[in-house]
Amino acid sequence: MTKQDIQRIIDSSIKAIVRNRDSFVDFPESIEVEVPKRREFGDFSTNVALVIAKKLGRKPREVAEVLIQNFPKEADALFKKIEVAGAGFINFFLRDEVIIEKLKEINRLGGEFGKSDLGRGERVIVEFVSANPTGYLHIGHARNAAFGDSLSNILSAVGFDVTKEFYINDAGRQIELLGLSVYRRYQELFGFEVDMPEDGYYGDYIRELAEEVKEIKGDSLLGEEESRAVEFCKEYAKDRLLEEIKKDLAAFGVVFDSWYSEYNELHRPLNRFGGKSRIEFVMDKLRQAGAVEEREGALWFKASDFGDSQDWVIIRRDGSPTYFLSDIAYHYDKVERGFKRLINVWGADHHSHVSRLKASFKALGLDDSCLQVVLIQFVRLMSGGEEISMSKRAGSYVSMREVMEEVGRDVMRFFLVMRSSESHLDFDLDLAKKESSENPVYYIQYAHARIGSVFEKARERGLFPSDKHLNLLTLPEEIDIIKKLIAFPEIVKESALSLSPHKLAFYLQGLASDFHVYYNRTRIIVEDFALSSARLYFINCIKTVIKNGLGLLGVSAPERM
RNA sequence: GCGCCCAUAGCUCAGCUGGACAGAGCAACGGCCUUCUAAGCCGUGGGUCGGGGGUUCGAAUCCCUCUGGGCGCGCCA
Repeated sequence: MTKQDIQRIIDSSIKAIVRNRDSFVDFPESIEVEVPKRREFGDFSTNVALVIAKKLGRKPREVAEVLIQNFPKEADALFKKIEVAGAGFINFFLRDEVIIEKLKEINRLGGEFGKSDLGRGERVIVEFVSANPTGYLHIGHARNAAFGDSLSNILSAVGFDVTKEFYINDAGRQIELLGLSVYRRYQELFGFEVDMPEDGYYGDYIRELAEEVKEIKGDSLLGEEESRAVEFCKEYAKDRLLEEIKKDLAAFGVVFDSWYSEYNELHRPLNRFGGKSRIEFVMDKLRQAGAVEEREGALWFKASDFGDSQDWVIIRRDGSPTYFLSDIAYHYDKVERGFKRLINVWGADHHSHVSRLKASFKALGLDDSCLQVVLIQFVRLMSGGEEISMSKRAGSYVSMREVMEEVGRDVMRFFLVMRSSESHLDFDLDLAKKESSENPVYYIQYAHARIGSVFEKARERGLFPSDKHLNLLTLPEEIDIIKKLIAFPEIVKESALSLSPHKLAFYLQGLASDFHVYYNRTRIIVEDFALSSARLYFINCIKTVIKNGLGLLGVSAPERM
């Protein structure tokens, strides 16, 4: 019996009643049923009476009374009480037996509990991280990774067919600058005085890469034509950095289904386009659509014709395509590959790219509503109440790897998804390092481990969980917690639909808290054999939900701490 | 100047597809370990939901405006 089931019953009953008496009333398509915040308002609540009272010309409370009096008899099996409250809300109170019965379902489903078929197998591509292979990942990338991966898990759990993809910007100016920066440092190693490129990369890792190039090539690059030498440095540095990026992500528990190379997929000539590259192919389509225009020697996409605030250059005066054109081609390809929903996880600094990319969808005759962009706000690393400042270009930043080594993967992943993506996030290093209740991750994991430990004790005494005497679970806390457990699939769905993993994080904190309170107040293992078995069965369900929930966030659920 | 995001308890943040006295964690203060892990629990104090208008039976939630922050407005990505 999920919220939907309840909703259906309430919905159809109320509609039947209203249709009988006032068939002329223009009735809302669906009755809103919600779970009230406050316990005394019941397990479910609806505001129908308030909504239709005006149309009927009667007072909301009167309408509510009539509805209740005419509620079908079969509802008796489900509800112990249905009442009018407040301005005219109708509150429904479930029977305890109905609630307790649900434990069996949780137990039966185990690791599957929480899953649903909401997505009906629809193909979704979640593109995230997509960091340029021009440096190491930092805490911002880590937030993007934690978010994208958790969201992907959640979408899979609710029945979407999810592909996780990393788009590699391995073409273009930034990569060129990377190659040049490494080459200059390489020259430096041989005692040459060099000018670093103005927009180049200055981190220590550039020097390290130059050292590696020296080990491989000796001084032979010095004799080469510069463009060839830079080309070598570029390829080498890019591949090495990508390797490091993959290593960091793997250590973070993030595994991509697909690594999409801008160069290979978009810039290289492909047979299926008659020897044209995908970029050229899409370029032609834009031209055919009359969406481009030559101005000042460059080629512009007329985004302002398609809802954006301005036009954008897609082919520079020197004939090279901009990043934006690659992006158009890339997203066109996503649609061509058959994805029905495109979710992009971007840094908030890219927000202006949303409207121009949507404009390109329109120009290409695609439905832009399939594209959802989540903008992730910035992370501030805090230590001792001070912000640790970072600059990627200058190379002065704390890497994702360093933070992970310091606080561990579980803490880092949880911290990075426990806030709404649109909120700036202060990552408190001091708190993250604490192994105590102040740290929400340990708090939740501890609840799980505690249950594991109770089971160990129970086994020693020959006690095992059983569903034979669940009717002995009569404490109000027990009923309340079971209700919360039942709501878990609903929470997962909400997190999926609103693209908000943090909702799951909050839910788990609440559940862990409820358990700790219960644990402190109630002994699981008691003299009464039957009661013990019922309570063991009950807390095992809590354990299942915590484990499933943490799993979706990429956080482990240890048996022992 | 234009566009987007944000503003809720001392701090960090939920709540914002409108609903029934505004929540959590941390910090502060006072308690609880011979009994299943005290990485825990109990209690206390703490808020003009940035200001002002509007829509509504009802606004932290929607609209307008002002103020204060962040980001963007490249032939960089």
